[in-house]
Amino acid sequence: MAGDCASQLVKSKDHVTCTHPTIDKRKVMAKAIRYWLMKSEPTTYSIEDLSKEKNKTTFWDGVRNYQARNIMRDEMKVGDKSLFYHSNAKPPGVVGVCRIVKESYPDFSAFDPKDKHFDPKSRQQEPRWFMVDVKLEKRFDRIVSLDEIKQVASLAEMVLVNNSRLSVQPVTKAEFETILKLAAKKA
DNA sequence: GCCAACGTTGGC
DNA sequence: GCCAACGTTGGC
Repeated sequence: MAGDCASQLVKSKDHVTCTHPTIDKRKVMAKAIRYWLMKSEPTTYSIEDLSKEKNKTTFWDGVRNYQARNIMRDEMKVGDKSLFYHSNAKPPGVVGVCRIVKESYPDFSAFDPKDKHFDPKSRQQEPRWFMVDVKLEKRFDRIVSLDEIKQVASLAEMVLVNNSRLSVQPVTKAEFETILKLAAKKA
């Protein structure tokens, strides 16, 4: 029946109305997407690397911080968008946007003794670390540098600016859109 | 390469 | 549960 309904969905900005005769008038509120920022050192894994992946998609492995893990494990949903940030780069900054395409599952790199991010405390039956899959959606024409971000008053509350160490962090919709606008500006 | 800020570990 | 020692992150 869901399929039936799907063919008759009426979409508006904030909700989806199903016009199926037996369950009409029922509004299914569309879950609002959320925004994030994920860091990667380009010498380890860059946006260039992501652009070359099959389907421009990869798994975000190697996160070994509980706060960052909790975000990936509990909060990131398919459809959410994330800024791709190059840390330890010259200059550090946001270089593009990706989308969450798979929700959390165990980070198997923790199970591999040969892996740099091996963690003997993470067991197959009781995984400690989780990851999501991301797909590259947009590569900026220019880098929106940390320096530039710090100069924008409306971005002063970004986690990036205030807790610079967290490698997976929330971003407000307004912050996200501001960064996109900066990226679209002529250099 | 330095180092400040933060997170983790483990003895007590 | 405290906290000193140590390890990591990441800008500079």
